[in-house]
Amino acid sequence: MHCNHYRERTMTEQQAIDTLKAKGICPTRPRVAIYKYIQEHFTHPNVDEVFTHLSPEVPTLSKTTVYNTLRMYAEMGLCSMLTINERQLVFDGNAKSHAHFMCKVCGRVYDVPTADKMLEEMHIPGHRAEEMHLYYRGTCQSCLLKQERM
Amino acid sequence: MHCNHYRERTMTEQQAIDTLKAKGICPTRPRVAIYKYIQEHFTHPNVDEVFTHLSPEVPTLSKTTVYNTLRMYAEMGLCSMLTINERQLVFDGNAKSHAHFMCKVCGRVYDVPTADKMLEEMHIPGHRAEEMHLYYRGTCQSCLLKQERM
DNA sequence: TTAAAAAATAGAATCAGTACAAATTTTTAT
DNA sequence: ATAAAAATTTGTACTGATTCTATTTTTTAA
Repeated sequence: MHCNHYRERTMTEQQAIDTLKAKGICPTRPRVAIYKYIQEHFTHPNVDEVFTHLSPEVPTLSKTTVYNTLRMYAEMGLCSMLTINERQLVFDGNAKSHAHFMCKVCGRVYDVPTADKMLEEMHIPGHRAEEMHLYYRGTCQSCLLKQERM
Repeated sequence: MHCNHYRERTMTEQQAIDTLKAKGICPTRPRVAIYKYIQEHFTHPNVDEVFTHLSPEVPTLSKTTVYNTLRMYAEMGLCSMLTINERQLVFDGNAKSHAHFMCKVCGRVYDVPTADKMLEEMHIPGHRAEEMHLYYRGTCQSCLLKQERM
């Protein structure tokens, strides 16, 4: 029951292409690179981070494309788009609803495992709920330890 | 078990002043008006709405003051600040953690009663959680009905 | 191969939110 | 009550994330 520590997972180019195709998305170079990136990095990157990391590899990449592509992925269920940070959107390659923790000190966003039960309690009489987001904000372990040392 | 329908609650000027004083906040004219407004209107207003509604009554009011004051209230536990709308912050006079539903069609934000049990599950080993936010997004009852009619 | 459609790009525009310094109001101490 | 100090408010300018628009490139289909 502990939170993610920026583990990484590798994904081959072919796997990325196959997933996009299966969703009916034309696997262009920027799209494959962006999908691969968010699947391999669990740091909950914002658009700028994705853009900066991929620029060397896809030199013609534009930030607009990163915005458009990530938004499309979120709408199609290939990733999730979080509004946990009040200043900017961040993305998570894991599209399954799960809780997040944002540290107000360092700004990092962590995954928090959630009882599945909670996710199923999504029925709200009258309305039709399509997404659920559970966010915590506070001070992360790493920042708590730093504070203690001072 | 239904959601809020923009019910209103009245609060006297004196009640607002007393609450602010109890928190050690100097009850100036803008502050009292802003506090009273968010306690009386359960529409989850953004800064612009608060500003626009209070301008006639407090003609010298500035938007900066609304921003600063609402942020201070949120930090001091006198209201909550929600990032449920990806475009702007909205505020809720009810500072107690409870779930919210945002309609993607009309943009309205509704309160959703939550099992208290869920709110107590706030312990995340290692980290120190200070806030919890549970958001749903989808289509609200009113917009569903409109769609059916078409 | 070529025309049409789809995707990507660059740069401008937008707009919520913040920083800051000046002006005003409130509080404090005499 | 009054002057000085502190706190608050204000307006303007600024920042920076996101979106818009027009153009270029790539892909698709005939």
